[in-house]
Amino acid sequence: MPNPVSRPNAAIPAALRPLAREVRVAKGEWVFRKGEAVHSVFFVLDGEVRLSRFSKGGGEIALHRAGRGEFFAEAALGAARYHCNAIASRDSALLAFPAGKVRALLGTDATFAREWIALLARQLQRARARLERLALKFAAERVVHYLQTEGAGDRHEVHLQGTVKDLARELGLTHEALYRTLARLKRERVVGHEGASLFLLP
Amino acid sequence: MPNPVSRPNAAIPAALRPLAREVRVAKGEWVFRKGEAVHSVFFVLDGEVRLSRFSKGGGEIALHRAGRGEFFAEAALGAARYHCNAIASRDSALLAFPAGKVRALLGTDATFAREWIALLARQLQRARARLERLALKFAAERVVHYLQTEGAGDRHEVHLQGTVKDLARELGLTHEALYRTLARLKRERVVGHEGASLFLLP
DNA sequence: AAAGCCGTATGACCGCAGTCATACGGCGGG
DNA sequence: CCCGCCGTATGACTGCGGTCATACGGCTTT
Repeated sequence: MPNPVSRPNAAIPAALRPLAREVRVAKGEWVFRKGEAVHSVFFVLDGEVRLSRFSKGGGEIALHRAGRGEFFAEAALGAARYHCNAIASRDSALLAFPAGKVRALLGTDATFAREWIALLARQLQRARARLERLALKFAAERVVHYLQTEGAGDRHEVHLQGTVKDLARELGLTHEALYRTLARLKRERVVGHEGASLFLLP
Repeated sequence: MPNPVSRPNAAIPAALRPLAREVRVAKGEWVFRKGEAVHSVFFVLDGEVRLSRFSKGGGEIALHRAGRGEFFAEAALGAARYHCNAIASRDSALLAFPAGKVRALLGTDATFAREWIALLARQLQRARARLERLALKFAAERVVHYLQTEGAGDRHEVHLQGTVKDLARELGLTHEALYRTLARLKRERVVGHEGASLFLLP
């Protein structure tokens, strides 16, 4: 089992924290199943959970991969039953928030409601930016778009949280393609890197 | 100027409707600019609005393309200033909702707050499914994923709202690639179509 | 009525990223 | 301690989708 580090839970609204129950799931284990009565909303402390449905042919249709620091099944708050399956892609540590209590809190705690709305809106914003990024054809364009939108400061600097392979999946590329693209962009003085930091060169 | 048809505004919470002011913008016109004080949240009745930033090199970094029936700048509710530019990609008809009034409504009208949260959560859900779709390599896989996730009923039927070219952009493909893929999938009896309807064959 | 635009549709060619192979270094477990 | 796994890194080849070209029909505009 992984050990959560570097506080990914900073993003969790304060009012929600006392409701959390930590859940550990092994790779391949189910978190919930489609059709099951909604009991919780989740947050990924560490690992990854795959949300999916199964087609008649038996193929798995991926709807989302929730990684570290992300909530998932937020829409379950407005539903009686889960609309998809949640399966751990790796050994994972999650926080489960009872849906009933969260719903109640949304009705009584105006500050929390505002925070929750802001959180959803921010996530939506980022998801849309990622959509535009994935629509770009060239790997180099995606890297630059990523730095332009996610990077901080004047140099659009990004501190890589995970591995380069993780970044490759975020960008919808194979790791080989990303390694090659980064090597070329460095050669051409488009991006620079220092340790785990990646940034645009002027 | 386009004429809104087929009620895309069914998705707008009832409490919000009285606040709407209709705005028409010509292609290329600005809806708001980055840094400007937030005044409104928007909804697209018809047309398309491009949200973007400009890089130092002058290139436009696309963050989102809001189409018919979509809200945009929802995150502006939690901000003092717009974080990006909004420019009409085509002649468009929008609804503008004063941010201050919407914020007030969120505090006073619990039903509306619940609806707004559900609306954001649903949009997030769809955006994530689209992300997984764009990460698929083959055009055929994207078409099938689209039908599996967006299609209704046992056949996973989708009534195409716009043109095939619109669908191509939704799927992150050129229209030529989509025409070819659809032709092949029809030949291979994977998908069928009747008029504007597209569905999976068993 | 003619002209022009747009969506639909298909063919030819090319280039980029995917795939497969290979190598190396660090880290953890047996 | 050594082995194996994983992340990093790069090369060679292939194939899919992008690009460009072309054609046709319906609709609007002049």
